[in-house]
Amino acid sequence: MSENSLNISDAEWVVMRAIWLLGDATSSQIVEALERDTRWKPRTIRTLIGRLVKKGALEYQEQGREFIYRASVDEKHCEAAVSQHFLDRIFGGRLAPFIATFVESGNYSPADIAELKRIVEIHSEPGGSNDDK
Amino acid sequence: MSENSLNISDAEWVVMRAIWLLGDATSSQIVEALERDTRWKPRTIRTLIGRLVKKGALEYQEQGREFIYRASVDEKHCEAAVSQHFLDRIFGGRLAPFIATFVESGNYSPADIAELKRIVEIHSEPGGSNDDK
DNA sequence: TTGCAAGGATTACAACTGTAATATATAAGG
DNA sequence: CCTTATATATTACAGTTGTAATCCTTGCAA
Repeated sequence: MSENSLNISDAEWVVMRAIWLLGDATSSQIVEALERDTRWKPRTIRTLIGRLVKKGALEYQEQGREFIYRASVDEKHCEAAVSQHFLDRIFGGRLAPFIATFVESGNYSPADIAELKRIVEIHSEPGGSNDDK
Repeated sequence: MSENSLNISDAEWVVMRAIWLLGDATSSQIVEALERDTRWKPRTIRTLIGRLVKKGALEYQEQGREFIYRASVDEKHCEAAVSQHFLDRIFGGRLAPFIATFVESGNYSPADIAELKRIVEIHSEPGGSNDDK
């Protein structure tokens, strides 16, 4: 129902994550933050910002001669959406095969197992789960 | 180590999954299989097959005037590679945040939970884990 | 007041993608 | 043998993406 048809590319995701971290920020602040993490030229970063605005992932308000940018989409929501899209693409939409693939390939940490365990426990408590939605 | 720099697009993944299912197959067989699942024209499917060959994801041998195609990359291996790439992109490479996101968004089924439980149990047996890498 | 630095807008450009159509070769059928 | 159906190869074409450079505007410094 919620229209999550934002198509954010790899490079754009890097920018979004910076902005989700920064909250409101000018392009200069975004550039500054990203020059630490990437090797992109400022121009490149500004291009990506512009594309994200056009896509509706960012909004801005003019502040003097600069713009203050802000994410107009929720981080968790976007993560969930792209995760679901990924699972659909690769694993027919199911979570378990994805996890199994990881486990089989040994690509996981004890923290991951702990997280899994936590999830399973939440949903194993008789009558105590919050999944009554 | 293993060079998994294959960049398989969304549409190409659909073709790969068909071929992984079919094993060795002519393009006609692949087309036939995919016309059930998609709305692509046969031409489109053959184009995708050609691109996958060029990318090295498929190999073939001539059989009369047809080609017999076969995946030249392992399904599980590819799944693991794209999964890792996905986690890198969106969750800084870590599995646990991905899982947490899923749980928070409620985007999973009871079958997933059952499968996760099984996985956790396998890896929670005291002294029985194989994560001593 | 005037030129410059800095920000935003426009343009660049090749590779990849989705989605095919057209061209070419050839085996099989009549 | 010639036509036809079919398979592969080549070409198409616009939208996306990565990665910027150039152009335009304007507030600020000199």
